[in-house]
Amino acid sequence: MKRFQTLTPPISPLVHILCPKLSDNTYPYREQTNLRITGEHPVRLGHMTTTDSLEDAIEVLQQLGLKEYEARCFVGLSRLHTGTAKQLSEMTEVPRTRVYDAIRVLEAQGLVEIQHSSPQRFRAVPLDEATETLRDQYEGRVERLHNALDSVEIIDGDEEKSVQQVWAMSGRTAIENRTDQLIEKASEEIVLVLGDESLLTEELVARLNDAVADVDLLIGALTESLQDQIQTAVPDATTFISGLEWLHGENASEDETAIGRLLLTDRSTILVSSIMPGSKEEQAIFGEGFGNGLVVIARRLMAQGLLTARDPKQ
Amino acid sequence: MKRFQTLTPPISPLVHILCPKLSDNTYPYREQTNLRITGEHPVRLGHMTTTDSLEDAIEVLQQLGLKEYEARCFVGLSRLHTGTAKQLSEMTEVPRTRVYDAIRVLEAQGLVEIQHSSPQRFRAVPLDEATETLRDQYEGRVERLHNALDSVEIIDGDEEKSVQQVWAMSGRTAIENRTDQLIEKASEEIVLVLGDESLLTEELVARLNDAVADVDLLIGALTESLQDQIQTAVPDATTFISGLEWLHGENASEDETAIGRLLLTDRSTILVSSIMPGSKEEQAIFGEGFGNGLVVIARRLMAQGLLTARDPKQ
DNA sequence: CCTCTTGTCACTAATATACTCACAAAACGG
DNA sequence: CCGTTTTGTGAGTATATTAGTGACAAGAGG
Repeated sequence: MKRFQTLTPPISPLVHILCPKLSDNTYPYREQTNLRITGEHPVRLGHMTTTDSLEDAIEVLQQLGLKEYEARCFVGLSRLHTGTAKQLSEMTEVPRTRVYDAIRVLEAQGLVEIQHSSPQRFRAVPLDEATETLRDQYEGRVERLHNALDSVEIIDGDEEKSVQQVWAMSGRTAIENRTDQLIEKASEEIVLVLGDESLLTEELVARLNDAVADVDLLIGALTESLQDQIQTAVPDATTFISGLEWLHGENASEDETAIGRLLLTDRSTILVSSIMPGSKEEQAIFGEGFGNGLVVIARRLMAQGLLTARDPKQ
Repeated sequence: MKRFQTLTPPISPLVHILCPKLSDNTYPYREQTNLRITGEHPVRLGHMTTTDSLEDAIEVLQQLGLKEYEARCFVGLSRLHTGTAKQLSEMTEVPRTRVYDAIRVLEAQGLVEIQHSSPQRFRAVPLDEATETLRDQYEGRVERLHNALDSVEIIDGDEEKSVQQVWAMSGRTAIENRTDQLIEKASEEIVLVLGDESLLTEELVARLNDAVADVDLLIGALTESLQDQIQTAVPDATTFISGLEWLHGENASEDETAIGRLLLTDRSTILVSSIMPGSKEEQAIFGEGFGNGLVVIARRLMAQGLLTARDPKQ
C-alpha cells in the first residue's frame, strides 16, 4: 500500500486519497448502540410518536448502562404515578418475576423509589431528579478516571518526534474537541474551512472570537450563505469562499463523502475531516509539525490560493 | 408483617424499625461495578501505587461502557506516547489479535488516534480531551433521555393521594438530590439533622443559605464539632445538638447502622436516611403529606423537643 | 529468498443476560 | 373460615455477548 505521506497534491477529495482506509464503511465496530452516540442524533422526520419516544428512552437508558429489563421498567414507571410489579410487567413485557430484580437495581441507582407494602408499589423518581442523579454519577466516574490517569502517564522515552506522522480520529465530539484545542493553542494564524453549517457550533464560535484577538483568523466556507453566517458570528475574522469546491467535485453524487472541516494552525498543524455519506459519522486525519507531509500539502494549497480569500467580501 | 405506618414512636434507630427491609444488606443487586458508584468513592489509605491507579482506571472505564479489552488498551496507551498492537498486547495482557478490534472501537469513540502505517501505531487522545469527549457523550445521552421522557408521562388517573405512603430510596447521590429538591420547595420551615460531616456538602450549604432567606431553618448535629461547622457554614441558621443521640444508642456497636440525615420540611414531608455499616451505602425513607404516618411521628418527636434546640448555643 | 511480523477471520470457551417455572406466603372475597 | 388469586423468591434453561485461541495470507526486512 502506498504511504499517503508521499502523495502529490490531490485533485479529488483529500481525505479519501490521503487515507483510503477511512473510506471503507465496514469498520467492525462493536455492533452496539454506542455507535450512534458518537455520530449525530438520530434523524427525526416530523413528530415523534409517544411509542417512538419510549423506545428511544429505553435505548438511551441502555447506553447509560442499564440492562434491558431495567430500562423498560424505568420507562414504564415514568408513565405511571405509581405501579405494581404486575402492572409493570403487563405494560413493559418484562416477565413479572424479573421486575423485582430490575426495580431493585434501579432503586440502588437512585432512579426509583419503593414502597415496601404488599403488594410493593414502585414509582420513578421525578425526571429532573433522575437525570441529575445520572449526571452526577457520570461526572463522578469521569473525574475518577481523570484522577487515576493523570498521575501516571509516560512509561517510555521512545518519543519519535517523527515528522511524518498522520493520525486518524473519528467521532464528531472528539473532532470538535481537537479542533477546540488546536484553536486555543494557535499563536499566529488560523485557517479554517467549514463544509457544513452544522459544524459551526456555539462553542466553536466562542472559541474563534476568543482567538481572534491574538491571531490572524481566516475562515472559509463552501457556500455564500454559510460565509455570511460565519461573518456575522465572528465579525473580526476574514472570511472567504473556499477554493475547495472540488471537494464536492464534478462526480458529487449523493453518497459521496462530503468535506467536513479543514483547520490549519500556525502553518504547522492540520486537521481535515470528512463526513461519511451513510452514517453521517465524521472522520478526520490530523498531522503536526512544520515538516509533516500533510502540513506541507496544506501549505501548498494555500500558496495556490485555494485556502485564502479568492473572492473576499468587503 | 406489621405495617410500619401503624407503629408507635420508636426508641431505637428510626429507619430500621420503620422499614426493616432496608436493613438486610443482601439486596440482589447486579453484582456489577455499578454498585460502588452510588456509594462513596472507594476508601484510599495512604498513597495509591501506579498499578492501583491503572487497575482503577480500567474499572472506571468499564463502568463508563467500555469492554475489558478496550479499557485495558486505552489505559495501556495512556502510558505510551505511541504504541503498536504488539507492544500493547504485551503490556496489557490483551491478545494481540484482539487489540485491533478494541482500538477501532476506541477510535470510533474518539478516545484514540490511529496512524495507518504498517505496522499501525496507536496513541491515546490527550487525557483532557478524552474526558471532555466522554463528558459530552454522556451529557448528550442524558439530554436525549430527558427529551424522550418529558413529553410523555402519566398514563393513568390512578393517583391515590393516599396519605400513608412511605417510600424507600437508596444511593447517596439520589438522596442528596431529593434533599435539595425538598429544601428548595420548602416555604415555611426546615428542620435538618445531620449525622455525619461528610453529608455537609458545598452544594447543600449553598442551598441552605439560599433557603434561609424565606424559611425558618433549624439544623441539628450529633456532635458539637459538627454543630460548629454548620453554624459557620450557614450563619443564619439556628443550630442545635440533636436529641437523637439514641440513634447511635447505647448498643452502638461498630457495625451498627448510623444515622445519616433527617429532614422535615414544612412539617409535611420527611426524609430519614441511614448509612449501612458495611458498604457505607446510604438508604432513606421518605414520606409526604401532613397526615402521613411518618410525618406524624416526626412532628411528635419535635413536640417532645427532640428535634429542636435543647441546648441552644448563643 | 527466507523469516519474522502484522493484520484479518473464523472459531471455542466463559460469562452475562434474557426468559421460564415451581412454590410458599400473603392477600382477598366470599 | 376456606378456597382462590396475587405476590415475592429461588432456581433453573436458553440465548446473546464477550473473553480468549489459532490458522493464515500479506507485508516488512534482512
